[in-house]
Order: sequence, then structure tokens, then C-alpha cells
Amino acid sequence: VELLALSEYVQTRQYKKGEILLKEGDHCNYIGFLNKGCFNFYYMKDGVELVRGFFFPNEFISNYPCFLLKDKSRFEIKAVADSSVTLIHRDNLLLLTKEFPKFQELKRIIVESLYIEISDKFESFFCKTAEERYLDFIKDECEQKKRIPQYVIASYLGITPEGLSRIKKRTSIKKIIS
Amino acid sequence: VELLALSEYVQTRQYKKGEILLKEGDHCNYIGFLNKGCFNFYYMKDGVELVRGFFFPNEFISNYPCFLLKDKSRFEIKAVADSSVTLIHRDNLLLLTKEFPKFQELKRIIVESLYIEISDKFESFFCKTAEERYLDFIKDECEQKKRIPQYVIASYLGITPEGLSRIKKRTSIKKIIS
DNA sequence: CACTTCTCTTAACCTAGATCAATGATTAGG
DNA sequence: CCTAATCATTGATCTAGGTTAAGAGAAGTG
Repeated sequence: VELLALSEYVQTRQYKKGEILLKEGDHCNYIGFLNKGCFNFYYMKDGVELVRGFFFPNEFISNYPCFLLKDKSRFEIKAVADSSVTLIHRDNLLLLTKEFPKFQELKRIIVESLYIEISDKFESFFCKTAEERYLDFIKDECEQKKRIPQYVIASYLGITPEGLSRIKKRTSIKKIIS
Repeated sequence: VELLALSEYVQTRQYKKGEILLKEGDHCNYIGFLNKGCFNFYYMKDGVELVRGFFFPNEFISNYPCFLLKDKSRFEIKAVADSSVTLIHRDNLLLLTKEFPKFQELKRIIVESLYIEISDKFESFFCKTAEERYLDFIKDECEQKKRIPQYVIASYLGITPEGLSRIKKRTSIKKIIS
């Protein structure tokens, strides 16, 4: 029953590689569920994209604090590959949660996972080297990750593409030795 | 009226410098409001305290996600100066929010401020040098901050005490030149 | 007060990663 | 299929901060 109701409140959209889902300074009125493809989010600093994270299939895409607070977003969300996203508007989510209290749970889960995610990332950034972060990143190398350009990964790891190149060389040498 | 009710649900405690308010692995059953003094929070990594932040007067002290989820805390909270804290137990906060819906607001404000705080810190750590972070830190140099030992500040900035020492020398030279 | 224990600073050396510049390797568009 | 643009790698040089070791202040304790 809930699924049926859900389908009336949502819409599915295709995004081409490079297309922007949420622009800096815009309001985040939708929450997306990523069916296929891959997005990243980053904020602009002196004209450079500082990548903070990725969205992979079966994850929720949004700037949740902005969604909740009706704030302006400080970061952007962009497709790094052709993608398919199911979107729900804030108003419709509100209607849904009123109709089906089950969806309340959903909201809590989203916030919690966000907080945990950022805490973990903070921790890894705080006490790991770029090399360790890289190894963590490629540990579960899914199909999506292989398609992310190196310079985007480098930014995500907090280093330059040149630095990442060197790390890759270094780690592949280490692999051969051991 | 609310204030009167409040006073029945809370207790005020004194903490000596070095005393621990929340230990790693413990449950966080209280939220504290810092009247006087200063706390820091950190997690242990290979026997070393990695400081992540401070609590100053008029701020709420807790591991809020743990407080909510009744989880075990991964970080500790310790007094870096003699302090006075007003504590409220989870159960009493629950009673209060039932009696006075006004306090619901309070909970939302705490989560929001936490999320914003960690986002900001992440951002500063991600794209600023230790020197910039240090200058940010001393910008509003209140009485409490002056009492925090250098090695604690260094840990907070993500560097060693030696590194901080160098930065201080460097910045003081820059000041004289300009 | 003297003594031990923390805390802070300094110096010498080392390493990770930045920056700059050049050159291959891919990819996309006509 | 070819050209242009983008992306990845490499080398040389540079810098911030780590590491180690030593010494100077402060501060708590008997």
C-alpha cells in the first residue's frame, strides 16, 4: 500500500555526466534516491572544486541540513556519470509522513547515517595519511568507483592528482615486493 | 514556570581539572550545560589523546548521538580547567519535553548546532593549513582559551606541540614585519 | 624551600605531499 | 578517422610539519 502511494509522490529523472543536481546557493527542496550512476558533492574554494564525498546507487542524495532548514546550500552535487535518480519534494515527503508514520523512521535514519558518515570521514582525515585513505577508498572497488576520474578521487582524498599518481606508483611497488 | 520545573529535574556538579565527565565505552545518559570552566573531547588512538574540540561556558556538553541512541561513546570528555556543570538525565529530559513541548525545540537546536559545528570543522581541516586554523582559533581569544595548555591546542589543530611552537614563532615574526 | 614532574621552546634532520613544467595517454567531437 | 581537449603520469624543486633530542621554564608536592 505504501509503495503505491509512494509512486504518486515521486518522479524519476535522468542526469547526464557533468549535470548539476544542486547548485551552490540554491535551496535543496528534494531528496533523491540514486538508482544508477554516481554523483559527487564538493564546495567551491577559490574556483576549485573541493570534493567531499560521493553518492553511490541505493543511497540518498541531498544536502539534508539544507533540506530540513530550507537553507541555501554551500556545496554542489554533480553527476560524475550518467545517472538515474528518484526525487521526492519536501512537501510530498511531509504529506507522506503524515499519512504513513512509517516514513518518520526514514528521516531519522537519514540524519543518523549522515552524522556517522561525516564523523568517520573527519576521523579518517584527522589521523590517516593520504595513502591510507586511498587504500581505504579502493578496498571495495565497485564498478562505479572505477569510472571516477583520478583528479576527482585526488580531491576527495585531499591531495593533488600528482600526489595520487605518486601514491599509486608507491603502493604498486610495495605490492610487488611483498 | 518552566524554570521552576527545570530546577527539579537537574543537578549541578563541580569538576576538577583533569576529571573525566564521559569515558570511552560508557553510555552518555546526561546532557550538561557548562556554567564555568572548560572541557575538551578527544578519542584515544594508540594511547594518544586526539583532541577534536572544546566546550566553553554556555554550551551544551554531551556526546549527543550516543545520548540519543543509547550507544557507547567512542570519545571522552575531560575538564581542562576547574568547572561547574548543570546536568540533566535522559529520563528527566523526556519527562520535561512531555510536560513542556517547548523543550522539544531544544533538542532540535542541539542536533543542528552539532551538525553545523562538525561540518565547519571538517571544512577548516580539509582546506586550511595548521597556521590558518591556529589564527582562527586565537581570533576570539577568551579567558578560557588562554588557560588551555599548548599541547592540547596543538592536538586540536592536528599538529604536534613542536609544530605549534614553530607556527607561533613564525606568526609573531610576521606581525612585527607588517 | 628544594625536587621532581610537566610543559614549552629550539634546533637538526626527515618525509609527505605541493607546485611547476613537460610529456604521454584517453576521450570526445567534427 | 583525425584533431583537440582533457586526463594521467613523471621529474625537479620546495615547504609544512613530523620526529628526535635537548634544554629552559613553570608548577605541583613533600
